[in-house]
Amino acid sequence: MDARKKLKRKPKQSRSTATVTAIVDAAAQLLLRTDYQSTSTNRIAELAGVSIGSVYQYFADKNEIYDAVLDSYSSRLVTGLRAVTPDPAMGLQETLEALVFSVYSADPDGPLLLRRIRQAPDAHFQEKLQNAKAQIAEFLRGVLIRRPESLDVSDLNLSLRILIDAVEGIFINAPVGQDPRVLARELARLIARYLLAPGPARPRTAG
Amino acid sequence: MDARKKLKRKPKQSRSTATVTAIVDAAAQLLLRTDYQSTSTNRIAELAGVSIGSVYQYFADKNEIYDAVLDSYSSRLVTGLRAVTPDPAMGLQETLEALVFSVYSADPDGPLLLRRIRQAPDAHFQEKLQNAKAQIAEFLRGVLIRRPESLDVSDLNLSLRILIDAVEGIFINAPVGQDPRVLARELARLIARYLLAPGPARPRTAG
Amino acid sequence: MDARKKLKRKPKQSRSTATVTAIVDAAAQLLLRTDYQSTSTNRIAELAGVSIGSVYQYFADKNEIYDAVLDSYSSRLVTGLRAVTPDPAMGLQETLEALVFSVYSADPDGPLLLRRIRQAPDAHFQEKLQNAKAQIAEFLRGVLIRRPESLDVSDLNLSLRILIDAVEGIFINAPVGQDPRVLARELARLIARYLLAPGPARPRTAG
Amino acid sequence: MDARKKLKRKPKQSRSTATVTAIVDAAAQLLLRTDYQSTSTNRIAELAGVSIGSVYQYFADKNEIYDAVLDSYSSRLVTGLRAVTPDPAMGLQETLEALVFSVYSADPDGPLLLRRIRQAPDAHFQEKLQNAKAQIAEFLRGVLIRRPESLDVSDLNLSLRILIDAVEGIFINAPVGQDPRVLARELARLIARYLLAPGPARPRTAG
DNA sequence: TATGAATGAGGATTCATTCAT
DNA sequence: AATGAATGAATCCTCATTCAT
Repeated sequence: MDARKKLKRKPKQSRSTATVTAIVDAAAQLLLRTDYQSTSTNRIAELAGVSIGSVYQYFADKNEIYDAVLDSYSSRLVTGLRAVTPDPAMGLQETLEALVFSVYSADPDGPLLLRRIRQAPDAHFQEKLQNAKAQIAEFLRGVLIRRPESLDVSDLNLSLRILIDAVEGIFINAPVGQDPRVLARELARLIARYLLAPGPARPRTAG
Repeated sequence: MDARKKLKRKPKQSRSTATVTAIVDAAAQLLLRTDYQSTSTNRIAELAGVSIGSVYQYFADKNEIYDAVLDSYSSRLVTGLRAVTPDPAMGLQETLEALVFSVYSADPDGPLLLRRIRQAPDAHFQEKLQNAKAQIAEFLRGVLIRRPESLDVSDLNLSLRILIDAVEGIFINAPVGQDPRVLARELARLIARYLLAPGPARPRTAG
Repeated sequence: MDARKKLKRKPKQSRSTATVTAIVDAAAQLLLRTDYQSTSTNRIAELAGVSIGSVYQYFADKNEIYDAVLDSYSSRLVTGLRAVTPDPAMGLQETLEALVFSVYSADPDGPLLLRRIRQAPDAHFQEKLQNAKAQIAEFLRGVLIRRPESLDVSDLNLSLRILIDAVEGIFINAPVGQDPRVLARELARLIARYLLAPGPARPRTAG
Repeated sequence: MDARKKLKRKPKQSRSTATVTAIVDAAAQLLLRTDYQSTSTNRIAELAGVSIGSVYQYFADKNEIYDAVLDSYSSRLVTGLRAVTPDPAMGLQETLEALVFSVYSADPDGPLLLRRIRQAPDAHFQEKLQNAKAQIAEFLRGVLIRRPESLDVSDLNLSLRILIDAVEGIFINAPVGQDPRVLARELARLIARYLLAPGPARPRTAG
């Protein structure tokens, strides 16, 4: 966003270095183990087995590290979603259940990671997060559009946002011991019922 | 429930009650204006027009200030909810809509405040937040139990938690300009559909 | 020492108030229980069951409280010493043993109290302490002068100071569980041997 | 024994060894010039010509700095003691005199330094000091065991402790102008007489 | 490119002391 | 005389960031 930031980040393309990966992983680890507040750049460097100087060779500032953590998680998540083979025989709720469950499978620590990342200073971060969620919304839209069921929504964009935010809230607050399957079922139900017209013509039961 | 609950030194003169209020308000103000990270105790004192020493006369540490902010908000919120006169003629969705809308009315900044409070270090805070939500869950349970509609849920506790978390997620992420009425309608729909058995005998239209 | 100090201390004579005693006792208590550093004027006031304002009604500043604590201890100590009836039949070592033991009896916590008082800022305090020790030195001189034994010292003042300092060092470092009687015996021996000419004409054994 | 022992981050470049030394020296200087209470970490950093951040790179907290100061002094002191060539022709008192004097030579400010270090909070410090004294006790035991004179003590450990504490007390309270030679002589006499059997066969004059 | 020593502004908190009531 | 709310300088310590090697 600032001209100087771009300057600093010389090896933009070489982001795939082992060093970079080590740093991002270390940041995620520390976030999970402690707190945003306790996760200092020096500690990240230490856990990554890299000097603090090297961290600043690849990241303009601390926020960029968390950007990368978020990017990393959200791409894993989207990949997970895309990997779900959409069985046409399945009902909407079953499909959604499979999708939600895939998010857990992609990274069981995801919800906690997300909660911790939200502790970061709002300023530049909120936007980043919204982008990530927009991606997921797009994916979900694609899934829904391909479904035979007719949706009972007046504004799909609004509904998608509502749903994504709702799911995020539920994920973030899910108790650690919670059975992912139960959660996936409830979430799928929440989503399916919100989207489908209730009433006689229920798509699920043919008669 | 009351902001004066767990104070280090209970204010015995009215002068000091004003001080406590000023501190809690200032903390909330700063949280809304900036960030958790930017909200230092010294800045809180400054905005409250009080010396930093006074802050620590009434609050054992920084966290306790935010506890009070949360307590203050959550009691305003619960009071708002309780003030909604439950018109028996209303359907469930309309009732829920009124309730959700009252939360906005209680404090339009509430959602943002909540988002910022969540930036606080997890350690002792997560529990506090869960308690506040448990209170709301109890209130909601009371409302539902009194309704004529039969609920289609296997585990009401689970459902309540799911719903509260969902609503929190939606609130926290609501864009600033968003029309509260639209939001309230969608939320009410989300909740009502999740809870009620979909099917021919829809409770809304007595057929 | 400062003109303003004297001014502040209006009720110089009323130092015998119950309030004053309570404050001094509380200070000593806290010193024993914790540290000089942890013993704040506010905590003293609290333990004394008195308002902080009252503390400053009787004491110009924190140091004066400790002065009073030291005065109180040292007068108890000297009183204890004076109370020892000097049995003329006793040898020097036995007499010294009784004296040293009386110091313990006067206040078993004395040594610890002294160690803690020594943590106070040097500036104005060192002098106070030297005065207290000079008093004890004078007392000891009186005892020695009345003894039949001839002392083998070149400079009695120097020797007295050496001894008092030595005893202080031993007291201050005495482990908590230490048997006072053993300590008294060793100290008496240390003092007696230091003062008396060693050699054939030992006063203790007549033949 | 070495000041670099328990450091937070071991200095790997010579630059940083200098930093550590500067910090420890500055701390000792300030302790001597003022007080424990006036010796803040920021002032130490300033006098050391180093940033406060650097102080905390090498020392986990304020206490560790004083640990290092004490270590540094006590190792200088023990080195000084060991350097005293034990002339077999000397009597016990002369030997002790030489030893005591060497302590002064090792660092004439030692006694004052010790007094100031004792102002530190008790908690973790008392132990440290006892360890240092135990070391000196061991050294003294070694010296005594090699002497021809037979000692008149029932419990050598107790006697050693008594003596070390006595000497500490005397050192700590020695007036600044005091002639070290006089002091050394008196101390040697105190120790020698306490340890040796008084009686006809005085070791000093062979007769 | 990598290192890690150094920086110093800023943060949370304490505490002796004052003064209006 | 007593109270206790209020003060604010000062303290210890952290951490993102820089830069000489």
